This record gives sequence, C-alpha cells and structure tokens, in this order.
Amino acid sequence: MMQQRAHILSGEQKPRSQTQRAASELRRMIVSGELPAGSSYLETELAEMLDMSRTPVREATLMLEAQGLLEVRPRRGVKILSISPEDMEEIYQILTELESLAAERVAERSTSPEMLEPLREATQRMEDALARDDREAWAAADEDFHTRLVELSGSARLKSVIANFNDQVRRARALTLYIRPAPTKSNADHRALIAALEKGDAALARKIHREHRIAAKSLMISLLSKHGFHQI
Amino acid sequence: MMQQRAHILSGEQKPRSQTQRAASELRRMIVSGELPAGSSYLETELAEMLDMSRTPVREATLMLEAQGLLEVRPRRGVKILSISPEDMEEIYQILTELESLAAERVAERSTSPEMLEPLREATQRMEDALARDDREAWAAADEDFHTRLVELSGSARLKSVIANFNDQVRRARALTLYIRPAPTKSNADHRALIAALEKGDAALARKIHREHRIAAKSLMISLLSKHGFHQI
DNA sequence: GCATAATTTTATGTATACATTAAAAAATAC
DNA sequence: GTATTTTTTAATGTATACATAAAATTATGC
Repeated sequence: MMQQRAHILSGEQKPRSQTQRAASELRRMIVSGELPAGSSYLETELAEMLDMSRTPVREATLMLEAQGLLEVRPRRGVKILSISPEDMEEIYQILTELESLAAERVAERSTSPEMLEPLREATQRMEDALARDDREAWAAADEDFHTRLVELSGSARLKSVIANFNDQVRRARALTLYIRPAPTKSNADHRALIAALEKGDAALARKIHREHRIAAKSLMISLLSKHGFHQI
Repeated sequence: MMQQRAHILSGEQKPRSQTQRAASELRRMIVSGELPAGSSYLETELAEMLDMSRTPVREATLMLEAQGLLEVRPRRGVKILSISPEDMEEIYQILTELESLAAERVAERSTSPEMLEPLREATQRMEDALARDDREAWAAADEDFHTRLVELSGSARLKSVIANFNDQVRRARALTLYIRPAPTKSNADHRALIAALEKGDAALARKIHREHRIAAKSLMISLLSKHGFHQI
C-alpha cells in the first residue's frame, strides 16, 4: 500500500489530517447510530473502514473517549457507549445548567436587538415546521436555536462542552422525535426567552430557559421509560 | 535505544501505559506551572523529557488538548494555554453551575447523615488550618471538600468535567492563595451547605453553594485585576 | 540593499515493524 | 469430564522510518 494517499475527494474544503478526519467521521457514525451503541470494533477494523492506518484511528479514538462517546478497552476493542435513562438524566441536568448559563450571558451581553435575529429566525422556522407537522425540520430548527443561543453567549468553552454532551444524547433525541407530543410549548418557551433577552433580563432569561430544559428532560425521561428503552 | 523499556520505578502502583503516564505527567507539569503558561514545546522535546518516543506523547497531547490545557499547533509545537481574566470568569461561571448541580444532587440523594461525614471532616480541617493560618493546608482541605461533594453527587460525568475545568484554573488559585483575605466566609458557607444537605433541602443547598461559588469568582477576578495579572 | 524565488532544514503526520501481554486454545493431570 | 497449566494466537502499545509541507535560510534579480 502506498504510504501517503492523495486527496481523492478534492471537493473537500480542507485537506485536514487523517486524525481529524477519523475523529469527525467516527463521531458522525456514532451519533447517527451507524456504529450502534454497545458495539465494539478493533482498531484494525476502524482503520480498514476509514481507509487509513491504525495511527490516526488510535489518536481519534482517544479524543472521542475524552468526549465520552466511546471507551477504549485494551485488547477488547473500542466500545461505542450506550446511554441508560440514568445517564440521560445526568446529561440533561448538566445541559440544563450550562445552557441556562448561556442564556444568562446572552441577556447580559446583547446590546442590540439585531444580535438576536438568528434566534427569531430559528423560532420562526420551528413554528413553520410545526404548522406543517414536519418533525425533522422542527428538530433541525430547534437544534439551530440552541446552537445559536450558546454561540451568542460568547464562550467558546461553553459551546464546546455543550456540544460534547449534545453529541452524547443525539441518538436518543432522534429516537423520540416521532413519539413525543407536538412541541408547541417549546416554541412558546423560545419566544418568551427571546423577549427576556430583548429586555436584557438575565435572571428571567435564565429562569425561562432552565424551566424549558427541565421540561425537556422530564419529557425525554418519561418517553424512554414509557417505551421501555433501557439502553440507547 | 531499546525498544521497550523495563519499569525501573518498581515503586509505581500501576504499570500503566506510556500514554497514560505522559498524560498525567504532562497534566501535573502544566497545572503546577512547571511548564509555564504560554510556553511551547516540540513533540521531540516532551518525548525527551518524559523519556519515551513521540507516539505516546502525541496521544497524550491530543487528550490534554481536548481537556483545554494546551493547544497543538502543527509545526509550531505544543503551547501551554494561558488564562486571561475573561477565561477565568468563563470557567468559574461554568464551575458554579456544575457544582451547584452537584450540591443539589447530593441533597436529593443523601439518605443517611453518615454519607456527609467526609464533608464535615474536610470542613473541620479547613477550620483548623485557618486557625493556625496554614493556607496550604486550608486550600488542600477546601479542594478536598469540593471533590468529595462532587463525588457524592454520584455522577461520574459531572466529576470528570468539573475536574477538567478545575485543572484549568489551578495555577491561578495557587497564585492568589496568599494574597486573598482570610477565608472565614468559605468555612461558614460549607457548614451552611452541610446543614442544608442534612435536611435534604435541594433548593437551599443549590442556592447556598451557588452563592458560595459566585463569591469565589468575584474574589478571584478582583484579586487578579488588583494585582495586574492579565495572563496566567 | 530589498524583495522575491529557490533551496534547505525541520517538525509533524502517517505507516509500519515489532515487542508485549491478554485472551483463547490446547494439552495435561486428576 | 473438569480443572489447571502450557502453548498459541492476536490485539494493542510503542518505537521508528519516512513522506510531506511549513518555516527558515540562502540565492538571485533588480
């Protein structure tokens, strides 16, 4: 085999390193369920899948282990971690705290109303999607709202750690998207949050978002238990 | 050079992998300031320092990068990240949220008063240390209190993410240990928290700890600004 | 002398060789 | 036939070779 591979997909934006490619590719495969929770793979298998040597695969698995997506078990392969309802509760609690902090920071920082435009726009898309009962579009817009909110907090750390935990529960969210009730409350919550942010009322923004996330957690937990999902 | 090295230090508890050793050794060197913030090192230099090949060093630096302790800059060496007052604020805010959650969880979970014994014991050590004006001992006991509290929350994720952020601000804490006023309030806060935990009052525990951490943040920020530390 | 181009150096990224050791399989004892 | 020991297999951990490309240096044109 040739030692260095030419970049075949010239359409790719960045000729990033193999390690970066392995990390993002494996992350994608894990959060999409392509590599199912609970399954195990040898380094060699992953290297074969990704068409590279073991070295970048090893480096990527160490990064993903630090992110909590998989476990590197010496000589037993890399195991894709599954999520129990208890894990789910933990992660949602953590996300609740961190996103509430983000909302508070946005309220404190937002000087002009235009800054909040991405939030209004995402909320509008959520409402439109809900009106035509397009759940995928709703979920995409909802995720967008949360991402934008966190970005507006101006904290790269907050963004990164929230993204990590979100990746851990993405599978579960996809699973409950069609069995959950219509998310009318979510849209209303977002409007209320935007109003609080416009007023620059940090405490209120925090409170609204916190309750929004706690409700999301309760709903998720009850859906999982109702449908008997013990390991996702 | 021989390819595999015998374990010379047989006193070591675990013959962990070189990668693990590199990660914990580098972490220690960073948080202690032995590798100063802002300084840069080539992979080869670090490998030499740790008496191993580049491979485990590379793997360790990727893990520490994910933890936010350093930055891997292609061809410019690994840079130990420094912390600005703004970073400090971000990190303390995040720690405030996460530890408050931990306190709340402990209040909800603590069934027997004996469970809280480690917290009482650490607080006692803090008070003793304060009485004899031993700041190092006070800091050690305080850190122990926080660690135990988080452990009692029963969330491995919470523990891990809090530990990561704590590592990022450890240098700054050491720096302000002797220039801060005597921490009498901290000790009182801990006693109040323990009382709330004993009552199982989650909301109160949360509130007390949150205010405790917010005060710690304000103190730290004002100390840094007063003493003109712009990059730590 | 200064800016640009050519060249050299050097640090990293990746593949691969190989030692180690855990796990699996086979052999042995009873 | 089961339990224990020995042997074999195989996956990982680590070192190293080497290609690549960035940075540094030197050479060249003006």
